[in-house]
Amino acid sequence: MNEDMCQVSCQVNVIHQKQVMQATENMPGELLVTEAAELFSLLGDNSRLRILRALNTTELCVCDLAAILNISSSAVSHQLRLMRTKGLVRYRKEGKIAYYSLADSYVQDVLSNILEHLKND
Amino acid sequence: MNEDMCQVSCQVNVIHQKQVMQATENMPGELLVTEAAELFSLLGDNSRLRILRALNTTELCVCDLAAILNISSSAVSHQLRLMRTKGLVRYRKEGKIAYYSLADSYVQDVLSNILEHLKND
DNA sequence: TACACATATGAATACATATGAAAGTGAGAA
DNA sequence: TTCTCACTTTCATATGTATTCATATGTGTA
Repeated sequence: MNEDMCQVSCQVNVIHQKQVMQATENMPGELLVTEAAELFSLLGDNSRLRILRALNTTELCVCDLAAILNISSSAVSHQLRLMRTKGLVRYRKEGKIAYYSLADSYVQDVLSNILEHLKND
Repeated sequence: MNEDMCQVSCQVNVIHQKQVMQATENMPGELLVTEAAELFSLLGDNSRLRILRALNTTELCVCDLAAILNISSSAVSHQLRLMRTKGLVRYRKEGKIAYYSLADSYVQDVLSNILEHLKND
């Protein structure tokens, strides 16, 4: 049995006091973790991922994306709005057509990296 | 009006035929995208992200993680199971204690990278 | 004007999922 | 054996969310 066992407020026994303290100290700030989780969460959806991939090489309008993903343009619009508000994509309006493009190459880099990694399994 | 407008099966008008064809061809395989989305989805949760972060430097048992995250050990166990089945963490049993550790340094690298990127905003 | 079309939006629905409570399992201690 | 503890698992629940449908907005065309 470990020497440094103790009891904390949340009623769980901490068995490895030292490691717990260290891990707690090294934990990124709450805000940072939340931001990261939100970003990953955005990427963690099939439709959004395919939208981002489609926008990799060129800007596209909503109905183009709908055709590529084979889903309704309403669904595409909803997802684009989400990604727009989170700063992943941006758009310009030309007449009635909205051209969407990637706002940030960083996300695309991460995406390419992961896809490549998954391919080599 | 664009020359290459046409109508496809899903009843949406494709305005930019050439770009749509190209994007469709360049789209990663359905399976690959799904895998990537699943991985991102796993990372897209505050608790799981903090668990992975805590495991960055050392292995930890369930109650340690519960203390660090300040949530019930049941919740921790639930999330660990998810990540176990998806190959993100693994564990060894020593008596009654289950020691969890990272299965793959790659995920941690991605995570570190993103956290660093978000920090510099 | 009136109409078609691209897109956006709001509400509703259906499905996924994070968590907690409680019971169960298995290991070690008494 | 009996008890405690670390953990797992089942079940219930609450919250979130992806999509669809219906509607609205605005632009260009006839």
